[in-house]
Amino acid sequence: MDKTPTSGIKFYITTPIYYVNASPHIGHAYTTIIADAVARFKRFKGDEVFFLTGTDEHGEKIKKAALAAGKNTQDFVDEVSLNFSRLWEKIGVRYDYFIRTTDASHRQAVQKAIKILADKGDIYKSTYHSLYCVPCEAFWTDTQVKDAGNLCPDCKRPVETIEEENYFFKLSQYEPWLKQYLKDNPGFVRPKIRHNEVMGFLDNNKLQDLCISRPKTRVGWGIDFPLDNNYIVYVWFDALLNYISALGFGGDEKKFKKWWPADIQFMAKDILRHHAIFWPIMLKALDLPMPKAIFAHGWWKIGEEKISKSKGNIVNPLDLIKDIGVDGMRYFLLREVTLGLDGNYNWTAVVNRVNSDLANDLGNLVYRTLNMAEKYEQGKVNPSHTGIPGIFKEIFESMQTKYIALMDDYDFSAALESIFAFTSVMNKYVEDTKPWNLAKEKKEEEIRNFLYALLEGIRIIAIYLAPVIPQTAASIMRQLGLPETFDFRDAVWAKYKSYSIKKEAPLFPRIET
RNA sequence: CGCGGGGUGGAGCAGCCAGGCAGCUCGCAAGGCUCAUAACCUUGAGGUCAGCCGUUCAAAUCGGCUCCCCGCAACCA
Repeated sequence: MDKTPTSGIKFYITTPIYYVNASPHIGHAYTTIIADAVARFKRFKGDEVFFLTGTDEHGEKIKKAALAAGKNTQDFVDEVSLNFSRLWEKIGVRYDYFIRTTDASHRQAVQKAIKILADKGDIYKSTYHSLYCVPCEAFWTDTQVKDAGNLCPDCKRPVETIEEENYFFKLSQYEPWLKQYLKDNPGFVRPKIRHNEVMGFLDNNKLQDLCISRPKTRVGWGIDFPLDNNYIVYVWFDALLNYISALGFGGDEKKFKKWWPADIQFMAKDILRHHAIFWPIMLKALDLPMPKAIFAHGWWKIGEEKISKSKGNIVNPLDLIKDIGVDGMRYFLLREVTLGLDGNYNWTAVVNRVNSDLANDLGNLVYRTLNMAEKYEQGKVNPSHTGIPGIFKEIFESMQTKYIALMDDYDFSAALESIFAFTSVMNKYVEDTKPWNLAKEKKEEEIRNFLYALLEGIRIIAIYLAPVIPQTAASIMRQLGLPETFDFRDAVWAKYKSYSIKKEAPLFPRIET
């Protein structure tokens, strides 16, 4: 499927690494599918793409989750990490590298980064005071505890103040730089509302230095802190560095230089601050260039509520694909909501979207066209005229220009809408042309030209749909009797002058409820 | 005045940054067609764009105030 790159452009794209204390849900799938669709889109343009995803495997919570599962910690993280990578295989996610924070190369990169910062004088030791819930092994802020009635917000038991020696990273020192950088680069944090949010936060708060160590006596699962054997590295500090350790930072400098900085880093809005504040400052302190952009997308709410393990309103992607298929899920997630905003997930919306767009508009168009090609022309379509029909012209051209621009801007929903506007015109073309009458009148040539125009239109939308629904695109190509290998250079009218089709079952059966 | 998001036909949303015919999907009503997955095509009904005030030739869009809903409030990932 891979072609020789033609654009000469390199594109590095990341998802966050997912925390392995539980199995993946629809939110994880969402972020990863977004990144996969962008990666595929860029590959079809001819860019050389490096798409990174992976798992975040350190911290006391992981150790506890392993204990609860009655497993050795390493076995447990191996298992859960596999749940993620297997899910990605299953839903058509084609990443280039899967990083695990328990990898030796990652550990070395993190330790190297800390040494660099320490040598610069950006790390110091100090005493850390905080409210701590012993049963939960969790820290809480004053406000959190106060809002919970002076109890642990989680378990509602009394908290105690603890005091311990720790290592701190001089985050505060870089605050003026970060403010200026964000001001000068308003497109760095996307979408714009998130940029505004970060700016507002920085205007209203003073950054405190970040505590980046944890004593081994309390947290026993993490990367050894290179400056002091009694500590491990705080898990967020460890985790963020995956974006560069995966490229060989601190090891394979050639590979690292080739790919860094990232072109786009996706994440959900709940981890915006880590990526918009900690991460740029860490890079700045390491003298590394900033990613070109970070993009915080919204949440899927189930009904009106946030997805939450304690509420038990988790949607398992594996269950969903059983009902609507891999491409049904990918399409729904990317089409239903404008990227960046929150979405409401409910079964009615899923069925509606899949039935009306994929089964009725697209699937039925393909099926009826192939059926007519078989019925009227025995599957062989040799037209006398390969020009684009007048009724197609305007919408076809508008689709081509809009689609590329919208996809480049990560507006999947509008990009898909522009494709479906064309399928709608093709359905109308069938009604207008009335091939069943032409058949009765034995106007063979007109039928062939009519069928050719539809097949050519279908071929081109399959190419454009491929980043989002790759299996469907491949199936369409197969049914058109064409190779399943293609890129955007093939999306020109009349590339093929005739068709010999191989009809299969409808692409998307209607979901009956 | 802690910060941010949202309130647009029955449902879910886009449009707002860069003011200029209120748009999309579903649903509903009527009609058409028969190649097709009860699909597809056409037409129609349905909105004081949360409210008030202001700027403007012109406001869903800009500014101010009010009400309601939802998140966040950083060493818990």
